[in-house]
Amino acid sequence: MRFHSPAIQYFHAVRRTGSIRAAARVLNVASSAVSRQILKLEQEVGSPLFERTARGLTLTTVGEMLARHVMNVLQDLDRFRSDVASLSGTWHGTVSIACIESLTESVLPDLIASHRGRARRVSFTTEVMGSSDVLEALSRGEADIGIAIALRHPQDLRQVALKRFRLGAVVAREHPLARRKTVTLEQCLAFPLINALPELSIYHLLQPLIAQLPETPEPAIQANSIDLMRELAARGVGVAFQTQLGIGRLSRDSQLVFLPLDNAGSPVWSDLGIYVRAERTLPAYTESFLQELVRELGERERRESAGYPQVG
Amino acid sequence: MRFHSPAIQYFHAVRRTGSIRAAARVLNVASSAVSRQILKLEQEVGSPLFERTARGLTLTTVGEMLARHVMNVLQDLDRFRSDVASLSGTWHGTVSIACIESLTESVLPDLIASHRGRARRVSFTTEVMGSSDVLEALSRGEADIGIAIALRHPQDLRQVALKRFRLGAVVAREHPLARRKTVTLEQCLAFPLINALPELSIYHLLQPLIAQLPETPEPAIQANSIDLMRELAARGVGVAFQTQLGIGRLSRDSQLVFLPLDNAGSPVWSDLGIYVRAERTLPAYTESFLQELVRELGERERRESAGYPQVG
DNA sequence: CATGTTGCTGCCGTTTCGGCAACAGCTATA
DNA sequence: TATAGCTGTTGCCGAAACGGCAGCAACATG
Repeated sequence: MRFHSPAIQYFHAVRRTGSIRAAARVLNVASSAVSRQILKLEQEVGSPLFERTARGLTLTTVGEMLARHVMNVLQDLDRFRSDVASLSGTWHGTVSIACIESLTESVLPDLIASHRGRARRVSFTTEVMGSSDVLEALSRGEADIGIAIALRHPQDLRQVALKRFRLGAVVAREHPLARRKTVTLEQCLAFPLINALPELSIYHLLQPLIAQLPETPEPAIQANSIDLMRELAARGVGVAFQTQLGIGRLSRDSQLVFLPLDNAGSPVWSDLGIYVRAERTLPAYTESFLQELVRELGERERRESAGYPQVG
Repeated sequence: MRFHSPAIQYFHAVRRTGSIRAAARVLNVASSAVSRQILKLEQEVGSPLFERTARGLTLTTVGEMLARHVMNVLQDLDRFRSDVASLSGTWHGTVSIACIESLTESVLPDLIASHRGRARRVSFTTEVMGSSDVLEALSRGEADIGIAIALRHPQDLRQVALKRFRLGAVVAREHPLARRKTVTLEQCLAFPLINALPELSIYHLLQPLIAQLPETPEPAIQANSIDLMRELAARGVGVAFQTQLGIGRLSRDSQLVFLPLDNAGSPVWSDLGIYVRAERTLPAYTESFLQELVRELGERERRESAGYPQVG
């Protein structure tokens, strides 16, 4: 099913690999063939699509416009294929997810496992990265669904849903703070802090609160891994900060306690956004998973707010 | 700038014309070439795209799916072209509008004239039809922007805006009713009625009110032309019914008087919807006109509600 | 300076495309 | 019932496009 001109596909491969020869390797054709198709394209558009540097090709402004068009075409072709396939009963394809780390502990594995229980022909590709990288991967067409801290997102993305979760302190069961219902940042200062590095969004959520303190606390540990911070907290090393999403299993085993942060009487929110390319209709199997994802996160948001009623 | 495989374009032409030979005439190629491309497409998809009848081709279910994809591709190609063109300063293209008759008297001519005053390289194609035909034309990709009475619209269309206008009686300046501020349907019954035929949406707006009357009035004149009904009213033949949108000029000349209908204390609304294909990003010049259209209709809605405060 | 990389370009065989003419199937008209 | 007109399809053949191979110059890296 390849009814689009080779130029389209070659262009797409060159854009992704950043080099004609690399694209040729991926496409299993001679590099000369790729080169010629690109030159032909540029002649038809009437303007160069790439800037040639010594070690590869970079998109020009016009090239980026064409890239957008080509991405729309190829993604819609995917959807068409899935539509035809679902007509004959077969539901198969790959859902590609880009998300931040906090989803990997419980939300995503639960969802994927249950989804694959029902639709075994649907496979998954998930890649963990920072929030801004999630948006970029989505824009570049490298993922179908993105989950990230809700930043201001570019126009070519659509925010499917926005769920808020309370940021809280995470401590071991035996920790002195563990018996509280909520906790303030000041109360945490009496203990060693396990802080996020600036590359994690948690850092930017806590930073304004820390700046308000009379003196800047010195963290015992700084890390860029939610996983690591959680495990450190479980071992009683100190107080870590994250949302309840990231500590599902250890919380069930009662090794960890989650204490919602109370900032001068009001909660500290971490907004989680679910994103999708705006100029796109998703294949049926992707749309189906997306719906479940939104529902599940909504469910967790609801459960959390029921368990910890708002302070302010 | 034709970097899509000929099969795509041939398929599109065949779908529109409903015949291979007719498509070949439009495309200026031999019919055999078109036939072969269609056969090749069907082989690649693995399923027939058309049903062959004695006098042409009709889309199958799979064919309709492909038609949707092809439409998305070609419309997005248009947008890409306009993006490239606008980069080099030139703004040109054609905005295709499908709308109901009530817009032709004042809204559309005013807007198009003013828009062309600023952007002379943008041309327009407007076609007047019934509300449901507007939606169909849009779905088939035969128009960019659709304006129709707001029915329940299919999923492949997006309602950009919804503006409500009061339905009212239209009478000549010398008419006995002309000095009133509002009017009820019963008050109109004393005079000859100029009614819309069922093919006009006004008919369906008035029908429920007429059904509530103790006895069904017999209209003096029935017509399917807003224009004709308005001109008849201007000549004092009777009472016509429409929104204020359709009587702009004659109202300015004070030949016609618009009396909002008062149905048991509440207004009778005519909802006007502005529609666009959902799976589509409009070219810049089209989007620009669309914005002006929405703004203008919003302005008229505002002016009207200021001039005739709600009754109920 | 040598080596490896980049994109580009003749040359040439293969594939695809498109035009012409003829064919079979159906419909409407005389 | 015969005929004329329409439909889509197919064999044949020339033209255009595509792709592979080998070699080129330009640049980066060691």
